Amino acid sequence: MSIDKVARTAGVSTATVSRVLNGNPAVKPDTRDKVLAAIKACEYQPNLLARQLRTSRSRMLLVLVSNITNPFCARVVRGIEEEAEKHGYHILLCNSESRLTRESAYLRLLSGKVVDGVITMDAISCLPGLTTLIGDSPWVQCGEGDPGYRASSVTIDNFKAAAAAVDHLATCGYKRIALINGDLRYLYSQQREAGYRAACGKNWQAVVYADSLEYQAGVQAMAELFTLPEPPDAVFAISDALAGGAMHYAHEQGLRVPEDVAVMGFDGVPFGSVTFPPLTTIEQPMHQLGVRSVQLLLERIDNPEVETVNEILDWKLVVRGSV
Amino acid sequence: MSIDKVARTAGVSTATVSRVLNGNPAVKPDTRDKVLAAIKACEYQPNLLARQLRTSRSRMLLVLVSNITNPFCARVVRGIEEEAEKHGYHILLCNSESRLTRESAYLRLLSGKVVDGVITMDAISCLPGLTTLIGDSPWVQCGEGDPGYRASSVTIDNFKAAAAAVDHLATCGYKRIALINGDLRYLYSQQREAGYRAACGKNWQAVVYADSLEYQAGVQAMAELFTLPEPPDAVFAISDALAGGAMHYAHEQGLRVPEDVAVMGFDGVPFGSVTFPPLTTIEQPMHQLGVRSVQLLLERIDNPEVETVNEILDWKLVVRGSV
DNA sequence: CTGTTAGCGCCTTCAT
DNA sequence: ATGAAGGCGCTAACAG
Repeated sequence: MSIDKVARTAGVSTATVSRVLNGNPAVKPDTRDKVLAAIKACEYQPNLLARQLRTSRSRMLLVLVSNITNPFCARVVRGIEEEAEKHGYHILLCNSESRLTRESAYLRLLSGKVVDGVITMDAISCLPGLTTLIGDSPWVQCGEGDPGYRASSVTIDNFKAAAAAVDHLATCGYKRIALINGDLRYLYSQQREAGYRAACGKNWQAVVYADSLEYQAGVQAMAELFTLPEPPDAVFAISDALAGGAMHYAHEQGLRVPEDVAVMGFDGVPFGSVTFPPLTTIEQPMHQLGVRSVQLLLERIDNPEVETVNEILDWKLVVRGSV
Repeated sequence: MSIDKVARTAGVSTATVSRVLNGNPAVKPDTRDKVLAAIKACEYQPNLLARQLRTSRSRMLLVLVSNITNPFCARVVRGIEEEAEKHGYHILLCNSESRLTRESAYLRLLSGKVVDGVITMDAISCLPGLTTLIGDSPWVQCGEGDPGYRASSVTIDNFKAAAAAVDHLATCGYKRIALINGDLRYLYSQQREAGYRAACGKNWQAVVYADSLEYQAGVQAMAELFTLPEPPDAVFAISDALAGGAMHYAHEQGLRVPEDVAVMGFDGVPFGSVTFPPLTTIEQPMHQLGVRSVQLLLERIDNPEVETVNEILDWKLVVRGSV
């Protein structure tokens, strides 16, 4: 089942078989047919490992995510996978759960030549140990861009998007706008908070930090907000799931959304359109985020000399019923 | 940066370096230290590809999922990844979107020796093209077990679980119990429907098929059910998300759950506990499903002669508020 | 157009 | 305890 058995049964050299395998046009049609027949006869399956070793190209991309369950991530990954497939690449998906041991284990595949490059969607940049592990392998950060690193990035302008969300709330007449934020180690969390604060200016502010980006955490965060002596009349949550949780709490308390309290989300995941009421949110171009990440990474792989770029994609304010 | 540079700077042979790398005890401590120092000095990173080729073991497992967004899958995958990590294995996750081209592309990595085995969570068994691609590589089906194939499987008893769900509904006094099913190409869909029909016996029956296992599809399916001349007073949905969608529709129509219509789910994903009301459901041992799949697969990889096993795990009826 | 040859980087007998 | 040598399966010059 190795290439030279095929060569022998076809009566040619291994080089010729290899040429046929790789679609090299410089092969006489007759011999090509002979080889093809031999391949079929031997039920030959190329050993990709050997090919990868020889060409020092695995055509595999590592994708590091903290939590695949997050629908935002899932959609970005879909974009990544689709674009990678177009270029004949495969995806090695690592669901790190933000565990260092796991991340570093996967990152070792980079130096080990098992993958040609890496796309990170986690806050890698604040883990010095990991960045040294990446060394100067092709790397792009997706959805989280720290220009301080030797990596390209594809993101939206989180500051402006957050500010726009607050502006929209203010335009609708809300005065006491609170923020439900997530883990501040993420640059995007910092940026969105900065955008929130800038847009609020000297007006009323309240920020609360959720344990995760998920629904349940949103319920708790909202509860916390409503222990304040003067609770908010509008809430801007940093993820749609968080916003969903916030509405859940509001309903539990008998508050109407948006009459008693407005709720605004972030991300634009499908879930937002099935909540009661449907969620007004900032939509990120999830698919495109993934697609561009792959394109940038592939450019880098093909030519390590190309400069790193920090690409900013457009977001969109989607008005539904919750504001 | 290859092994023989290390060997030269340490003044030993490549064999010795290899021994140190692999923790072979038959190395004098002194020489071992020398080698270790050389490794550090050279910033040596072993080429995993070469090692894999030489040992014909990649320590990578392919996991084929139709849709990672599905929280049931995500949780199983988490179990898979955790167990794999324990044994020094990595996961190559393929989100196939049930697209044949993508599945076959990934499966080619199996014959190409890039992965040592595969865990499928998709209805692979009804795609003859794919099963031949798998050939007789180590394979276990997870959550979906077709004993007709040369693969082990880890599942629950879908027939009994579905029947128990219906029995519970009947015990609570509901008479007109409908089923929201999914894609019948999946064996579990067939089995759950069979369980439903068996438990209903000669009583009222109505089955409707949703386009996917997701929320939105549940809304539609429920709507369809309520076009019936005599709509159901209870609904058993084949996934929790579907059940959530069903409740959504009920609320829209001003129906109370469970007073006007009871709703029961399947899977036991976290989402079910945040719905209004919280979902009564059949809980699958998601984590364990993943863990056992890996264990079975690894046994198979270590010893291809072991017999295939069809393992059945326990499920649990979780009563919350929707029934 | 096709064959010969030389590795890719590593592990692993077989000697010593 | 260590070294020498062969080869995993493939591709890529270089000849012819």
